Amino acid sequence: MLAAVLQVRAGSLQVMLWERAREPHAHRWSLPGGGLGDDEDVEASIRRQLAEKVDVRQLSHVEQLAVFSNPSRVPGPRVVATAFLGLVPSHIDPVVPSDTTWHPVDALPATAFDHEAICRRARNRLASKLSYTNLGFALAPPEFTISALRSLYSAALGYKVSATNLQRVLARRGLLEPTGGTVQPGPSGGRPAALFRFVSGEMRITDPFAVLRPPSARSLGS
Amino acid sequence: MLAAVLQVRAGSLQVMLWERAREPHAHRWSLPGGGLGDDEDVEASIRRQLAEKVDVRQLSHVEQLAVFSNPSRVPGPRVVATAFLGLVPSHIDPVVPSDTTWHPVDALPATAFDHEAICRRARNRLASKLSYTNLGFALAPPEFTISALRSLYSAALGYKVSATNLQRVLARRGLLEPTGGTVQPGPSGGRPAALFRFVSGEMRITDPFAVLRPPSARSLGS
DNA sequence: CAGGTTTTCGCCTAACGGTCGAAAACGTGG
DNA sequence: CCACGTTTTCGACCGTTAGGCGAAAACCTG
Repeated sequence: MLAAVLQVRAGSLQVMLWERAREPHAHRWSLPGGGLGDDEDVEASIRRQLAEKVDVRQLSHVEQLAVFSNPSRVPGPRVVATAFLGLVPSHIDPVVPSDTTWHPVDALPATAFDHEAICRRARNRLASKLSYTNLGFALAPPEFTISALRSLYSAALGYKVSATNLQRVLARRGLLEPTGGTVQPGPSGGRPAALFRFVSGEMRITDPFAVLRPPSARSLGS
Repeated sequence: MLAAVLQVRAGSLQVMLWERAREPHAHRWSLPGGGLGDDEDVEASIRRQLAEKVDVRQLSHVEQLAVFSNPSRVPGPRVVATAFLGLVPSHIDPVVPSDTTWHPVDALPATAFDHEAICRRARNRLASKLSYTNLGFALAPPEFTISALRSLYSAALGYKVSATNLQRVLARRGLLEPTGGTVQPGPSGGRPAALFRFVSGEMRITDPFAVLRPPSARSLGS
């Protein structure tokens, strides 16, 4: 029962880690987690574990990642870990304990056990799902400009995306909705940016894919 | 530790189930599986469990599916199950024990516990991955005609796919390779079909997707 | 009001999938 | 041996989508 909680902070994708005070692996950084209770399923359990670190109501998305079960992944008796991916929208800054801070997933400190591999897996899963689902809503604030969304996607994916194309792709899938509002331009001027929101907070796969689609499932656009 | 082993048999996607002899859920059909040993990881374990039912060397693909952990998923003390998806190519007919037979995933008999949900999940995972990976190699024999491949995909996906389109999509991705051989036409005549193979037996994601692709990652075709 | 900045929008192009139909290559029956 | 049916193969066309570019819009400052 482990979770890699990711958030885009200061322009980079970061993961929440806490510093171990005791052996084994003292002073190394590890993912939050804990044991499974008798009357809860794994998702309820990981939410309970995470509650010790953050306000779980701030988690915009939680999903299973994979089971890590190498017998030597931790010293001593074997521990099977069910790893989760958690996401926090970029507009909130959760209050975390003093032993816990955020670290860029592409520049991790010395991590405990196999937690670096789990972080990598979480990052890869997020990057994949950003491309073929509307998971972006879990990284973004309720309202945002296209530029801000572009920054989020770029940070999470690790490469620049075009604002023009991002807007069109999301809009064509019916995921984006203008709120009507705009934001004031910065001190250097520029046209005021329009505000958008994701149409529904619910996780949705964007119509599997163009590939080998069932014959009649076409033109489902609004 | 459970596995839904799927194979296309007689034109439909089927799953390997064994009939429980004892309570609980006697005479209901369940997925093969068993407990995790102390010195093995979950994948080694599921392969060991499956070895009691089939020759594991006939498994062309094994991957983690999800963890099922509802406290009431089985009567008595709670059991956390790590579910796997296994695939067997269509050209082999594994020898299975007398209590074990294949059942179409779309017409399952009375199943034990939550195994029906696990079968559904396995079917969905397979259908998804057929569209954006080369997982087809795990369902197909070493050599095959386009018609045969079309039948496999249609059975696994649950709808007809076009032979022309299937061939072009796979070829454009560099996954398909002609062997040079042909098969004799049937008693009703027809042009002899050319034989193909998948270029590499290794699992490969077909170049994420058109969506939000990194700028320079284009035109990677052979 | 000129010049710089940022966003927005339309246009063009390339690539891909869906579909259709013609052509190829075989068998059978007259 | 030739007409016909059958099955596979291949090319062509079309609509959709993503990538890229640049002009226009809308704001700022000096």
